[in-house]
Amino acid sequence: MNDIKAPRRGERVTIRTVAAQAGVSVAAVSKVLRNAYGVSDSLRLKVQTAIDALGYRPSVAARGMRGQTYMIGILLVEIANPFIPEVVDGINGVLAPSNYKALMGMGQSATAIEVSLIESMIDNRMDGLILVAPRMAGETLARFARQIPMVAVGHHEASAAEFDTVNSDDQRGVAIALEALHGAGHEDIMMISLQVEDATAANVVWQREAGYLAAMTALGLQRFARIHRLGWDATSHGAEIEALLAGGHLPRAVFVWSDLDGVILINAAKMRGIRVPEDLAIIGYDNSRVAALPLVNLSSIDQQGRHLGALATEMLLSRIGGRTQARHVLVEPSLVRRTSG
Amino acid sequence: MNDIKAPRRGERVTIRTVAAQAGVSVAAVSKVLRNAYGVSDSLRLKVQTAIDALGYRPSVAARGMRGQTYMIGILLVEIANPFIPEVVDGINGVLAPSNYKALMGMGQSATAIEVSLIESMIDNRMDGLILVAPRMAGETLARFARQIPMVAVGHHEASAAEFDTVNSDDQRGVAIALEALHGAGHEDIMMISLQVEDATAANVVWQREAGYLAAMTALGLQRFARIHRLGWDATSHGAEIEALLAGGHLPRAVFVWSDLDGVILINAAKMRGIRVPEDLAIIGYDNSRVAALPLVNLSSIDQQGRHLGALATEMLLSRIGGRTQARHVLVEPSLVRRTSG
DNA sequence: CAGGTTGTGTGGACCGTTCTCCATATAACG
DNA sequence: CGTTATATGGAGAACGGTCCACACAACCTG
Repeated sequence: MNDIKAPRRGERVTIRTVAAQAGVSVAAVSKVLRNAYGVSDSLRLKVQTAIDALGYRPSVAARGMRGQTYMIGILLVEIANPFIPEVVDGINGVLAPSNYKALMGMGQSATAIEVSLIESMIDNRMDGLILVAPRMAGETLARFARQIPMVAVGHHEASAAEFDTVNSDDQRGVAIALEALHGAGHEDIMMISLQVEDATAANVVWQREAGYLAAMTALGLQRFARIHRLGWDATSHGAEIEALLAGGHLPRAVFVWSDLDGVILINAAKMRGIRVPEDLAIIGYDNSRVAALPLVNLSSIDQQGRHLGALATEMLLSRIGGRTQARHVLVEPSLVRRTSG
Repeated sequence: MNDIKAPRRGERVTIRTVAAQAGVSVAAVSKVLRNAYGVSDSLRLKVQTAIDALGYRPSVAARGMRGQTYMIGILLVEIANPFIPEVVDGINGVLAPSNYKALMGMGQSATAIEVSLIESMIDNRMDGLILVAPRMAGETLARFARQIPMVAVGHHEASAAEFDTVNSDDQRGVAIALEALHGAGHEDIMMISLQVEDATAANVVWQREAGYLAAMTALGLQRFARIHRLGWDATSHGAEIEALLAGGHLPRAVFVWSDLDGVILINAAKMRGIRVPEDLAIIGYDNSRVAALPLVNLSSIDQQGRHLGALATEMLLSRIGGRTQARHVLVEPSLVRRTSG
């Protein structure tokens, strides 16, 4: 017989308490908890009854020492971008009916914090990680991926062997936007982009710039191609965009890397009495809630954040389930047409 | 001598590996890790050197079985409200220089999910919890608070003995808004509010409604007091607000419970050619980013989310440190005046 | 110089699970 | 009816830390 004793008063209810109450061994309870093989219906019933009666909950910490924790970590690089909440929604949608729970970390747009959060998640013995728009070097990601199953969303690195990636086809999205503007008769189409520290092909902004150049070329407009990059600090974007308008530096059509700045641009333009889209056609990216406001009414590329999140989660679960071959998927974006372009 | 053996190849580096490398006992390493009493400088140096050389990281899971995890959990009820990210910022600001790391859970506005996330955090043996605008019954909160140190932000329950609360003084905030409108000559001031399931005094929306009624009375305007509650589903707010405008149901001044709906109102009004504030004065709540857009320019009550988050974190740390007496603080809000009212 | 004090480091139990054998009972089979 | 599969449940060793009690040395103190 196992060392089962009645719980002293006020003691925490553990797997041993449950075993004693149900009159079975600790191992048997563990098997029921994990849906493991070799459990009869009668035993399962006895154990389940005891669990319910005692309100028992297994300790994740203890689980983590030997088996799975049924926890997955989500790393968010920031929270301001409207695309993020959608992805989280998609993740939670898939996770809800499963045994898994998700906890999130917020990277504050600082690589050091991101790294430390990932380490924390590994230290917590989480079963897997979903990184949303991580800024880290691919090499760093690969190192972590060797320690824990990992899927990256919004990080273009289709050659990564250690982890999976899920992305909207950013280049295609830009092409759709430019085709729409070209279809409306525009040829001189400028791009407003963003200065990023990690200007590598993995970066979403880089991909959009590349898509812009490729699409302009494909449309025979390469002579008009022009990219203006806003500074790293978002608080100054308003002033920068004002300066662009004041200096008359903008053509009649602009593609903006994100609604975050698209909204600022359309605002500033309308405040100056510039008619949109007659005097200035604008298309943004992310189809954010603000873009849909009647006063704003900004056309925008939708990248289906919810779908990306759901996909990433399914891939992570299959990876936790044993898959080791990397998978890289690209989702087709679409244009949500409003009045701005 | 302890049972120290050289690590077999490919093995995980544990506290035992470190102890062997440093030539000290496992307990000694543990002491250094926890900054515990009774460690000489020379020992600390030896251990730290070994830790750095091996790249050792303590397992949170193992720690959780006996001592602290140095993890705190943040429960967010939703992510759409602009007030939330600010609070998180405030929390992270205080936590950054400490040993503690935070992981967040997202409640998706569903009480059942909130409860399950809190349970998960407890199962993970986190050291403490910060709940942001929890919708749960005070009784439920109290039950959890008996298991883990807890601070609630945006939950008015100054009588709670088991946990601390940190709030903006919502009643005062509304009073400030109404005083401003009254000062501009308005007497017939309506409030646009929100239907909530948990319409108790703990709820922020309830507090704002109470503040509205109290302030109207204090200004001698109780005969004008009128509250319109928007439906639970946010997607229909646009249509509801349209209907209010179309039906001519609005007076010349409106206080809106949150910028989320304030922005919709000001948008709809401007689209109809209603001049703001000449024909319709509006003041919102939360001082969100969208409110500051030039086209929107919505006056709004600022509740200092960052400060609330920082305060809550300090209180949680002191509670983890041993305090058991509950504390309840109220922070003074302020009006950010723009052109809308 | 005997008897406290204080400061440091150690051994080993313990935390709450999972996991790997094992033992037993029952069924299937020739 | 003896032998072999198969299904079920149990024992006990991990897992990687923390904590408690204690040993030992060096330092006071009267």
